[in-house]
Amino acid sequence: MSALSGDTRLPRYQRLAEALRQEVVERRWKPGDRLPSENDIAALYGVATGTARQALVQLVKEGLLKREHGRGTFVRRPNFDQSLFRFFRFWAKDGVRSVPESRILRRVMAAPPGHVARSLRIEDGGGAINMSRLRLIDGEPVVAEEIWLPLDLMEKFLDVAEADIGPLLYPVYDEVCGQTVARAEESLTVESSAPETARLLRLEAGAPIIVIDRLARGYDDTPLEWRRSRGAADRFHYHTEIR
Amino acid sequence: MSALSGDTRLPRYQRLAEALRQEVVERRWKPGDRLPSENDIAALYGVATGTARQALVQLVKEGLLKREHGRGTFVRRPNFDQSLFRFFRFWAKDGVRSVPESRILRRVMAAPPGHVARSLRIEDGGGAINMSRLRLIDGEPVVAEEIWLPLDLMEKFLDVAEADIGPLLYPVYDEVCGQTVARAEESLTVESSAPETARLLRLEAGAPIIVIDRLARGYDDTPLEWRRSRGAADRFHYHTEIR
DNA sequence: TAACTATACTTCTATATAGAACTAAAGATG
DNA sequence: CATCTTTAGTTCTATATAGAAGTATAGTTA
Repeated sequence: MSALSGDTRLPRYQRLAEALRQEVVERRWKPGDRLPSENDIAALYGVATGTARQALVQLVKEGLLKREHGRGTFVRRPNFDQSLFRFFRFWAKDGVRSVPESRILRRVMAAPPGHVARSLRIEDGGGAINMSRLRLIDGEPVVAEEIWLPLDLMEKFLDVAEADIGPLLYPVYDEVCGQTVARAEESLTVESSAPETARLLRLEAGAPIIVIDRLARGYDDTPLEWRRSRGAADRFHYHTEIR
Repeated sequence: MSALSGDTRLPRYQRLAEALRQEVVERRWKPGDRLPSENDIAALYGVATGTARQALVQLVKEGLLKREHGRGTFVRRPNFDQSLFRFFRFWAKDGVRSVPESRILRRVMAAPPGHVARSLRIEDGGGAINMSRLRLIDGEPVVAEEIWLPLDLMEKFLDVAEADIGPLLYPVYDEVCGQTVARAEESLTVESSAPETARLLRLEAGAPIIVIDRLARGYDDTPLEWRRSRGAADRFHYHTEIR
């Protein structure tokens, strides 16, 4: 019977939603876990079943939870590390969209440039981890990535053996550092490739490239990763529905 | 007491939602109109108020309706003609994002090319309206558009005086042709500008440009407009949130 | 063993009811 | 006339209850 706190005069189902959100943020409920049933939650927090239901439905809409008829309610396992590739018409020769391989070129501690420090909310003098990756499909380089992580939250990432880092980084952040990437903002522009990038991607210098800046955040909006990806513009393709 | 039809064994609230959707599709309820209250709808269709509510909420989620506390439920007035410009960092010199002016260069009946005919579901030998527009901000050309409309649905558009066509086309389609654009799919790529496009946009020939193909559809998915827009890539900027 | 059955869980659908919160307009008051 | 009050409409919140429908497992039967 944990009474609902946050006692502003918000509707009860919203305060309940906030309480449940906190359970996930503070990792008492982890991705993949099953929550108590809606009846149990209602009893636990002292509200009617319908009210508990309304809170749960809202959190599903936010993408935090997932419900399955007859099975239960689960903490959603975020999964959009590879979603970068929705911007590109890259797929393997057999036509299947697979996760591309990746080759880590550099992984060091470093002082972040100003705009990265601001995005990641790193204090003056605070450290960061800097990484450079090349992603390949069928051995062909398609995207070059520059990645920055806040040192205080992600320090343990430096201890992971390179062999243990697969093409997907977010599961590693989750397991090693206890930080779950829940959402991200992305920003796309077109530029001319600098000589170094052109060499990495095997393009002519000055060829147009798509630059994607991404800021990944945790459940409570803490910035967890800043990433800049570059790929050949002639392979760029984005499809969306608007209403 | 219009009984719910579509008698598959779908849940009642979904069949009700479908019935209400039809009211909008068949223009008995027009954009801006207020619907009967949730109690009245429940009585009309012979369901409980909560069930009517559930149907209405779903249609709000789909973007078809809009509800206002204490005022009523309304058919949403779609409004994304200018949304093209979310892809570009174009705004007037005063910093305000305004709707750009537009200059119609051509408006004629013509036979559509194959891929357009397929997109618009135009039968062999079926006609189309072809239009070419240039859009400007502060007198500067920023986007060139090539537009195709299916003749059978949009014939009356040819009769509209050019002076009566503002920068926004969709309200004209709605008022003159009785066709409401409810949603659209867009597809973005990067290309090198052809000489003619470069001249229109005052770029060097071969400069990279963003090409946006859009297919606009009505409430019942009927294709209403095919549009290809071209703008300078160095002004391109797209921002999105993913989860 | 293999296939069916019963059972105990879960979420989902549907109903009914009561009052709060908000909006708009008609009516009363100064 | 201007301002406040009442009133009738709307959606929104919250509760309670009953049963349908889906899932997983333990138990039974052939």
